[in-house]
Amino acid sequence: MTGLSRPEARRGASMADVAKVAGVSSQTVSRVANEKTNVDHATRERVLEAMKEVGYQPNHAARALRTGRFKSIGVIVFTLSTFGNMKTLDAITAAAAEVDHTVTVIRIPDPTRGTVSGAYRRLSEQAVDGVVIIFEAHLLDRAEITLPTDQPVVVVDSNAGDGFTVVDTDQTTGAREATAHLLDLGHETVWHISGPEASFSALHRAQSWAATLSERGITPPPVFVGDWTTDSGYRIGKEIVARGDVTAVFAANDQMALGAMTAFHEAGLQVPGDISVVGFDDMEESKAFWPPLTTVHQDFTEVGRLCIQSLMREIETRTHTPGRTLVPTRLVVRDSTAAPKSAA
Amino acid sequence: MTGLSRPEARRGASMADVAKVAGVSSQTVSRVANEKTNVDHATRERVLEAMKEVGYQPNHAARALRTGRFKSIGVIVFTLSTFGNMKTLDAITAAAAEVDHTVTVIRIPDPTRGTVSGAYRRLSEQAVDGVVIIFEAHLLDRAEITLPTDQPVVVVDSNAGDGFTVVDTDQTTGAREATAHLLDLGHETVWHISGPEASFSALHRAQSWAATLSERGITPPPVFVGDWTTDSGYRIGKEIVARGDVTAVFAANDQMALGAMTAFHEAGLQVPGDISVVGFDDMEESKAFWPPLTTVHQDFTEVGRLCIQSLMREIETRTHTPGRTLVPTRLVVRDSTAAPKSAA
DNA sequence: GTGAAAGCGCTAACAC
DNA sequence: GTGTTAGCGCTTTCAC
Repeated sequence: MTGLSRPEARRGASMADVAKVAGVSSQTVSRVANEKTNVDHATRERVLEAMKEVGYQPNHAARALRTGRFKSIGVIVFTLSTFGNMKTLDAITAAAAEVDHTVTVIRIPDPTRGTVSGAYRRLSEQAVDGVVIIFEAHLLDRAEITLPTDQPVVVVDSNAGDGFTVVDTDQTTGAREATAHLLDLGHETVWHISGPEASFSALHRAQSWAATLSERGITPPPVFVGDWTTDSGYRIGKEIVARGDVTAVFAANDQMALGAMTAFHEAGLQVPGDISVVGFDDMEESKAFWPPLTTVHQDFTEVGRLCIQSLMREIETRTHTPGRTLVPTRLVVRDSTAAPKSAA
Repeated sequence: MTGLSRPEARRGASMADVAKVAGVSSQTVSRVANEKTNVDHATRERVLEAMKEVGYQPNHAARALRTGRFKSIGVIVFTLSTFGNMKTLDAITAAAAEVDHTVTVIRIPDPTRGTVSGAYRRLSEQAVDGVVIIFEAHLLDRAEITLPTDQPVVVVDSNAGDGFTVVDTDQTTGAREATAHLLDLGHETVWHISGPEASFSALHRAQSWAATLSERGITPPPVFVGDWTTDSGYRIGKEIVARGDVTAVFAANDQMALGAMTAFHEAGLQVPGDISVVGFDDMEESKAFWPPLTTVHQDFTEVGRLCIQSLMREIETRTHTPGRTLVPTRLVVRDSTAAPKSAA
């Protein structure tokens, strides 16, 4: 069990150093480093050897200064602690690696006025070739956020203005299917545990839920507003228990669904016997909740992949082609939903 | 609902452009940009105005080339999909933002030979001022991974060699407490669901579990080897049910514990009535599992904070001070553990 | 196939 | 308090 090894420390030999050792011009070293073809085989070998000897390491800054390309893409995100953001970032990172780019994350701690623009500006100071903004933004601040450059930008948020390239999951259809599923099972109405009011994803899901009810002539009951956390779901679950008249709940994410189920269990209610629950996200754990959770699956990997694809196209062609790509969701029916007792 | 706004696109005015408009030297512009004090108030105002007029944006590459500092720290990670890695990255990102640094993530897709070194080398090409390596590495490859520069490095992995600055949670104590808790409850022995063999965290936890049993004169039963996923926990849970003689299980993470509990439920076993379960991690969701999971809490936020703190010190002082910092864990007792029936 | 010269945008060092 | 000079390490251009 050796652990890591650490060879002789040497700092940044330059092309000039290599050139001296190999007895060529630094230009030739550059050609070898960039795998250009017009270098004699013997010369190339000599240069390669010299590189090894002096411990050459390319200097990104110099290269970037010269070429104007950083081979890095920026990701602006408000939190990594939600399942969706984490998954999306993971996918973006993987997709970026495929095209030989790194990912620079800037996490905006508290999306209050000023902070956002400031942090964004900092990132946009050309240390990256393009930016993905994963929005879970507060309504108030959005109007303030301006994108100060002509840098390629992709926004993960189906509510960004028309000037943007947008990638998102099809939240509307997902929420509709979830609600319809419960209604089709025979529930008279469906209650909703939403995400925070400031979140556009939350808004979308809530709107779609309400619309689905309305279309069937059902007046949507009041919304329980959570904050995505298991804790908020638990707290709301207790309120729902206290009401006593709820048979079907659609939670805007799996974590709140989980919290609510815990409150139901504690109150001695059976899921789905006494009350049906649907989530949104389809976390890895959701299939192992008790009972296994019926939920709306989101394909975050695809979202990440499409972000990078769009971004790279904009970067390479230097064109800006606004447009909206919606990644389909699908309802995964498991064991947390059933017909209401009255209908059974 | 306006969405984002996008002002007139303009690309990269330089300091020279600003200088021309403001009627000063570009050096003065630099001074203003860097908030040096020795600039006349009126001049500063003029420069600021000119910056706005021409749409000045600093060029990171040029600055980095000149100063040798990137204001970015690199994070090498094998996956973002585990709870711990994600949390740690989140904390690192937050801590880095505090000291005005961005975080460049490089995700090594498949830690096979060559890939690791290659990816590491790519990152280490001086686009960052220091590196955090979050290790969940395969044994085989570790020997191959060398750190080719004298760049500041912090490793999150209590098994890195002595030449490194190491930050990690105290896995040994955590696993010991978990095992002892079960034993103290009266269980005759404790079975273990481990993480993948290639993982050092998994190895630590398994070793500590075995040692705790041995110290009490108990021969450790065979280990069930999982892969951190809920699915593997579920699969192993079914094996455990089939054995019929297990009363206490310590899983190396919460997700596997969750999967196992699902298998137990399906088999009609009561947790903790028939079988007690302890996890490791203390995910946000764990308190809402059914039953709420007894588990070992890890303070990932602290780990991330310490990583950045150590790294910044090394960067700023240009010294390398190897050392090992262990962040304490603590056992959180909830409802998934109880005395065995025989003892009750 | 190879080299010499120029310059990307910035800041450190020194002049005034 | 401000300007001038030089050069970070690289690549582009143009010679040869």
